[in-house]
Amino acid sequence: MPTHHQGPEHEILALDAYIKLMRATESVTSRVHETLPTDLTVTQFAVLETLFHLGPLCQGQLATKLLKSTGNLTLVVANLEKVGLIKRERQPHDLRFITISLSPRGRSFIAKLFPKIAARIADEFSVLTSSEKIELCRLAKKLGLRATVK
Amino acid sequence: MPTHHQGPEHEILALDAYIKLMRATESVTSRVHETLPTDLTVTQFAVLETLFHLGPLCQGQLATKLLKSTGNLTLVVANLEKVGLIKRERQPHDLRFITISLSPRGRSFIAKLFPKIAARIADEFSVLTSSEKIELCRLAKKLGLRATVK
DNA sequence: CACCGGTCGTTTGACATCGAACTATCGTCG
DNA sequence: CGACGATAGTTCGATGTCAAACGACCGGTG
Repeated sequence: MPTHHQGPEHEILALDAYIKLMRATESVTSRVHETLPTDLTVTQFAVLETLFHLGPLCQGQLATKLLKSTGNLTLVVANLEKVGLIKRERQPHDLRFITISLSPRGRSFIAKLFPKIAARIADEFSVLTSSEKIELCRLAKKLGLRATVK
Repeated sequence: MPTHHQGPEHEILALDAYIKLMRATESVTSRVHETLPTDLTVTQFAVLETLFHLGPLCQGQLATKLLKSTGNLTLVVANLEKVGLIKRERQPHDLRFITISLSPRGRSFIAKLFPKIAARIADEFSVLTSSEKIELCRLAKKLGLRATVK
């Protein structure tokens, strides 16, 4: 019964939750961003971090993982390549694909940086208890899945 | 005691929560964006909506409310003025300030649009029960406040 | 009245971001 | 083998975004 009949109070509740959700995300992200080296953007970090934890990927996969457009990734990856943190290699067996991987410098760079960022995030979330974090995971997951369906 | 000793499991929990939080926010926002007229951006909508619910404001206040830079607002507001949805007026008593207000067209535009967006958001959040929405508000608020403090 | 620090908005340069048009490549089907 | 549809990446144009430098204006102080 709760989710079928959509009274106005449900709508207000949803709006309120959405606003607070966005604020929380933006606040945390902006504070995490302060911890990044000044010349590294959030998306660039996300690319490095993804490659670090998942290994080499092609641009399309990277775009999907990060919920960005392929056109966007082209630019971000180009900028990272310019400063020598990653390298691009065409797949010999299918020239359409380009595999992105960390350069040695990129690997050691992100290996050093990641723990700092993780600690920062943990600090941000330290206002929540463990069970609150778990509950937040559960709720966010439900919302995220909802969107993935379609 | 729970928040002082930061074991690695706390860190993993926080990272997990952060990722899911961002995904949820991005997913919902991107789906809400689909509902907007194609020529209206999220920030432009946010500006109109804020003016609609709070009345005329100067750019600095608007920037603060929306957590954006003033330079950013200059552009967004200029674009909205170009299409005639808002108007800018210098304050006679202090020429540094510029008051932004909805034009008649802007007012009726947002008055028609807002209910649609609100319904869409409510629909996105309908995967959560009322008590889950309330809990999400509580948790997000704690995170947001944490960030506002400093 | 003239300077001066502080406040508001604009400009600038670099990057992000999207969608849509475009290029190159692949697989397949006739 | 050759045309065609699908797929990966790039390019383009418009907008957003920030930080930092800048210009205009205010209020006070000497």
